[in-house]
Amino acid sequence: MSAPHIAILDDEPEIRQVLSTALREAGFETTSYARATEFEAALKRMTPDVCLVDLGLPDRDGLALVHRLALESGATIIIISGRAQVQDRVTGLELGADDYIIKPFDPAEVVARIRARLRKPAGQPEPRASRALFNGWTAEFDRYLLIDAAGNEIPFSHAEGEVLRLFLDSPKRLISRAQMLDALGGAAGDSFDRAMDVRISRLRTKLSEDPRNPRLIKTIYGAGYIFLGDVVWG
Amino acid sequence: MSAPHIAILDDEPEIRQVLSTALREAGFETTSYARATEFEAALKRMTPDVCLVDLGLPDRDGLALVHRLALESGATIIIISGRAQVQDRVTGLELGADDYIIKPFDPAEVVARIRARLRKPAGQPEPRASRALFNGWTAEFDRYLLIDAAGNEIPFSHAEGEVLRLFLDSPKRLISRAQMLDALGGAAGDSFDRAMDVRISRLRTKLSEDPRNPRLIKTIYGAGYIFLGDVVWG
DNA sequence: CGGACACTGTTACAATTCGTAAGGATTGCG
DNA sequence: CGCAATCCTTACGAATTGTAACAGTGTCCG
Repeated sequence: MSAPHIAILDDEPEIRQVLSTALREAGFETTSYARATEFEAALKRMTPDVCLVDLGLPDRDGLALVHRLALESGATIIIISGRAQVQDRVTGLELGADDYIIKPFDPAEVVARIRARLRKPAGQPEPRASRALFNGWTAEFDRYLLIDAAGNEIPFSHAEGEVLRLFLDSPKRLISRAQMLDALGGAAGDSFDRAMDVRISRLRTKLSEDPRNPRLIKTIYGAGYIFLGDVVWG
Repeated sequence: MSAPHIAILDDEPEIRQVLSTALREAGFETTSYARATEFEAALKRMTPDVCLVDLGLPDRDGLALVHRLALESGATIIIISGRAQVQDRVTGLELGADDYIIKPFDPAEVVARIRARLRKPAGQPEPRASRALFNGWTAEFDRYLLIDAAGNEIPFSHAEGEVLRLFLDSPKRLISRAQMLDALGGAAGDSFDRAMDVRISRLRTKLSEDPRNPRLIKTIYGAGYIFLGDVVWG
């Protein structure tokens, strides 16, 4: 098995022609079909790596075909369609298509998208452990816990964790208020500014900061905050 | 089912806002960055499952960043760009991007494309193992039994098993409430929300969790649940 | 057929979290 | 010093979540 095999399913001869030529030039093997029935018969004999399917087929509902393909075969499925509405694209993708290309298309892009698809198999997310050490403290983001030098466990909430994470990501660097606001998904408005203050306040309390003389989270008047502390991730 | 982590890199606050909101509603975790430098600092400690990258960044060449990302991280990379020329798209994809979305975009399509990307590789549902070990416990799904470190057998019901399985399938990942309702076939918003709580509550009791300080099933207020514990299937 | 029993959803109320408002404290500047 | 802008903190209420108690359903066995 050398060259990946691309199956083309489209009722317009011209399109089959264009795609087939471009793909062969790019080094793929191709076979094309004008009708779903033909295509399905062929599937019994071979399994293509990628199926390019036109939704506007005369002899069958394209979406249903895509759905069945997605369930039954392991092939990559790319829809090519004249229907350009967002809703069409979303349903196509949700029914199992891996990509959705709109007509009129450029063969070069089709090639590029197929290459991108074949390059990397879909990745399964790995569980990531994350903990940081700084100045006698340990922050365990998995467990939402702060652990002090004596080993006491102090829980922190999700909102507090977002702030803490931001600080630990860029220690000893000025973090502007604006930066903070969008890291926390909040719109820069009036009242959300105060919410930030409160989050920081609560975090300071948990870090047993002296309000008069904060050692870790320092306020830069009119500019933002800076997190002092030597952070080691591990 | 887990809560994949999506990193957003875009210099326009509005776009970060829109994407972040849409993705969180879809059950993903998100973090956003306005500058490449911020983003790169964050990458030192975490690996997102998907990176949404705007090419028009002020502080760095977006394409170079994409290329480096593609080489160094296993993450899925999706370019979001105002440059709509075919040539731009082809270059982006060839430099290692997995998808290329043109501005203006519809958030629903972005969600659909990310979902399509993260979908499991092979078509068939994996033959599930029927037993899992975690933190001194054994869960036997065939026999609907939990076995503790001392060997005591504690039966669990089908509904409890569904929840437990969900947790054991993605340990140390945030599982949003929406995902859970989805997996358990319940409509959100209604009183089924409470039913889920009850299932989890009962499961916690069987795992002899301290309500004040749960070690295994942790609640993230406003976000979902996370199962801590080192899971081995076998 | 009837009753004990387990399972599960529902309801009601307690506990937690988090944004908002309000007032006090701090900083910068003249 | 006085004043305005900025920031901190406390308190409160709305929303979210936990859990106990109850009710409906189905199953098993005599």
